[in-house]
Amino acid sequence: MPALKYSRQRESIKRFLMSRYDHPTADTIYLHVREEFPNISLGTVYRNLSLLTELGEIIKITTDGPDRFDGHVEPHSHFLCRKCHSLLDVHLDDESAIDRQAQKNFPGVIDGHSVLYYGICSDCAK
Amino acid sequence: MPALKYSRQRESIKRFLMSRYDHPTADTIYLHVREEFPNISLGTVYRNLSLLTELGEIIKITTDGPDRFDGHVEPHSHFLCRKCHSLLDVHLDDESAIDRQAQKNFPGVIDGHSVLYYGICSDCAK
DNA sequence: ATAAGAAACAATAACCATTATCATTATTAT
DNA sequence: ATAATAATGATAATGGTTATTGTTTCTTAT
Repeated sequence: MPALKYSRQRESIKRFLMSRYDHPTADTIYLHVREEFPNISLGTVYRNLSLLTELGEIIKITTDGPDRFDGHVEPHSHFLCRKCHSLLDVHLDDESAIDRQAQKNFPGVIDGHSVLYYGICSDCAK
Repeated sequence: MPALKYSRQRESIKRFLMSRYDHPTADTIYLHVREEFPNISLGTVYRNLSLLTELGEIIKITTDGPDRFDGHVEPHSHFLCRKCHSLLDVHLDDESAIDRQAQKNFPGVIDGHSVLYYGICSDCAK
């Protein structure tokens, strides 16, 4: 594996993700970072998102549509609104309780999970 | 919505999915159904998988790679082995407990979830 | 401060899974 | 049996993502 070098573009992507709680797509990130780096390419955005994900500095959320990214890595879950498709954070009292529960009936070793909840968000429920 | 008409191809796809517990991809399904219908096209497989999913007769499982399909619709969860990438069933004692737990800290309405557990399956653990 | 080596870049082509189009065939209602 | 219409097979198109290439920028050692 190559030694990691600093890059302003990667820094900017990370900073943007950390400032947000709406889990933007690669495209949204691209459009934003472009304001600071007008000739950054979409490929660079994807490359750095993969890199940051591998490093564990961000989280990739795989949904039905395009992947979405989260700059906050503390264990938590997500909720997708069936109406407006916004992706929101859900904080469980005990994130790992889920794993222990499932482990009871499963012969292999469970070391993690990703949950996506569905429903109607409070804004749409009005 | 158009009135549904019977099709032998759709029937065959459904039958195949119900006979299996390994959650095949569209491509695997295509390769199998082809034995019965040598000139079925991949488009037909995809079209019917979408249709069956909308009808609630099968479940589409969105993962990192290609979508996978499950002919068994009783509520249950899935496990993806980090080593061999096989996708296995996990049966929780109470599937909806997860929703109630999350609902406690969430302002919107949660009406469902999809969980994907990660770890090492019993075969790979040996 | 400069030069060498390596990593990151921008641009763009390639890839893969999935969806759309369209002329033909199968199913269903009359 | 006929007409209406949905499903099919073949294939083109799309969208998201990854790979390639040549160039630039960063780091480190001189």
